[in-house]
Amino acid sequence: MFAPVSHASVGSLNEEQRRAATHPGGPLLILAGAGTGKTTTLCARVAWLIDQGVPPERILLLTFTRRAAREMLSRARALVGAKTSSRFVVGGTFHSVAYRTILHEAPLLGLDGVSLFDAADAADLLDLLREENELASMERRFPRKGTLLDIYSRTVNAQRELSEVLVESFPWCTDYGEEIAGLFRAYTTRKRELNALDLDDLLLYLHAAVGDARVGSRIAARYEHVLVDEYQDVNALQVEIVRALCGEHENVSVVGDDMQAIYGFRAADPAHILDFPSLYPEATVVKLERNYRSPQPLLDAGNEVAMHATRSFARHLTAERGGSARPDLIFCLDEQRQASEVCDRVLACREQGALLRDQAVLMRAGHHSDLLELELSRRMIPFVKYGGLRYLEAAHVKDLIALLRVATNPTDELSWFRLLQLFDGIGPVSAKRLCDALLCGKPSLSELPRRWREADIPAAAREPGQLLLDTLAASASSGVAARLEQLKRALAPLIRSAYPDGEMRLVDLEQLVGAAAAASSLERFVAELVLDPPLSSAEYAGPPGRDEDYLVLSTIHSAKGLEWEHVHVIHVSDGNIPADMALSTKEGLEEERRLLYVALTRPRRSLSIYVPLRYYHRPRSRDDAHGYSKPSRFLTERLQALCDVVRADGGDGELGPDARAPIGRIEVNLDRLFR
DNA sequence: GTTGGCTCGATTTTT
DNA sequence: TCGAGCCAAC
Repeated sequence: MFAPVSHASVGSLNEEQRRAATHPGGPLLILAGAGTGKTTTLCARVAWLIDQGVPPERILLLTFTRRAAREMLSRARALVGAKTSSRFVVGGTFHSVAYRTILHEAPLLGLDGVSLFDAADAADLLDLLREENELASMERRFPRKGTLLDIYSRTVNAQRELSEVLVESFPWCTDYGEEIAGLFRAYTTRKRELNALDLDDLLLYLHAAVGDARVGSRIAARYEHVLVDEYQDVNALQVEIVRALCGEHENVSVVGDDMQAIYGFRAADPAHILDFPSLYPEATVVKLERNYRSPQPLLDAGNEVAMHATRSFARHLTAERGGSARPDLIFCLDEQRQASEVCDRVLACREQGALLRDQAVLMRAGHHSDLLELELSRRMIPFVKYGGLRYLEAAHVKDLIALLRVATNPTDELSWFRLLQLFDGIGPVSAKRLCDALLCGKPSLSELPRRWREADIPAAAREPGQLLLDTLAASASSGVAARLEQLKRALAPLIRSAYPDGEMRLVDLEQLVGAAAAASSLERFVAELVLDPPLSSAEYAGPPGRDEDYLVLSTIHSAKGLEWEHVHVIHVSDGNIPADMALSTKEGLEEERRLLYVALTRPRRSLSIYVPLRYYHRPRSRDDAHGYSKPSRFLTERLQALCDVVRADGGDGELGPDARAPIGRIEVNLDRLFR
């Protein structure tokens, strides 16, 4: 009955895993602790289902983060790929699957020529409306665009009343409830006028589609089985989407660990995983507690953190792997010392045979690695950083994307507003005026050159603008690659004159243009870019060579579900983890605790926890420029007792009078001579 | 209206 | 430390 491939996969599972993987059908909840073979089990289940005769394309595999999606799909592909060559399991993040479905159903949803907004675009539009509605200059400070987007997103994803969300999560904004509500109404209206969808809209439209009496059942009928990873991080909208997708057959398998719920700020709620059995009364529950990742001494540290959680399933992970190395707890004099200590220890691991990419440095916030990145570059240790999206935020990249957007969606006013300001003599006011003149009545691309000729344009912008519009219109019939070549040529002079380092920026764009030229359509390319942004332009330079070795830097959020041989967790001090900003609520503190738990349960062999004792620029501190920090409150005495304590604080370890003495500004460092 | 210079202030996590 | 927003000069 079983094909050899799945013999190999199912056969190597433990009893609980096998029970989950070979669950015949109907709702299944897999409560999987960290490192208990969650992904393995889910992939084995996919293989098993295919063996049972389920066509791969009728299996839907949903994950939460892009990295998890990539990991899961590549593992599943490796497991079953050989026999299903071209057809494969449908899968990806909720958002990417939503986008594909929406595109498929676009006519029914009344969508045509969609622009997909990333978070920055959405914030910019909110900012624009904030100006228009004259909310920017209120007596008391009105929330800024980023905050507004957070509020909006949370309200939509939790499917709750704005007023409730404000009171609960943004109490300092409650005074402006009315204004914010009005602003959000304007925001949704404007998005519709612009033919734009933001990331939350993807879920909203999918939700609406699957809930629709006519389309819903047709979409749901595409899939026989729905599998969801990281179910502890779903929000109300996603719960309903999953429910609608498998309403008929209830062939839904979800995996999760409530102790690893870390997306509360996106309206995820671990209550959903706890409620799964009541939402699906027929549900089978399987618990995985045998940890195959870390040796017991490392697991003990994680268990100690988990023990203090106020609300979670009782769990105790036991190690299947041998090993007696305890975690190292490293007290560092300051951030600089922490950075050099990390480098030293990373290189030491490497001496002992570990590749750099078998090691990861994990942190609470993206900027926590700033100093470390400098030190790594100085010592010429290559690294890749996950968790930041700087590239798409670069002005020239946004310019190019705006151009690609108007090429496929000529009425995207926001993109025009941006592009027009690249011309000499056109600022915000003229740009707004020209947008109105050019776009009124939703003209097609081919009508725009004429409107430009008839409009009142600042002299310096007339010629170059004509050229750009002519190119846009004329290239519409060309293939993607040819069109891009023309658009790029038209954009180049604008970039050159708009930025002092324009030439460099143009070089930087080459890679992106090249990648776009290979895409099936510009619209599709921009959407992919928003859903799965590259870390840098270098990512397009070619597939990273197999022999390339680099250290991984990652936020804890982006590290979830992944593992490395050696893990270094930095900035484990109060204020960083738990983050100051999270402390206003009890749930906030609990989520920080789970975050540390996630970090501590990543390593396969060794775990190093770093605590800087002193900070030179403490954010938000009014007093002096530097201060002493306290080790994270999660580093309980019992936890410390489970670790080997290392002092890298330049003294005997105590913060005695010497350590408190001011540190001289003059530093003599000869390292650079000995590289 | 546009642009460049300057000061002030705020600072998480992801799709 | 860096970016956003304000103000003054072209």
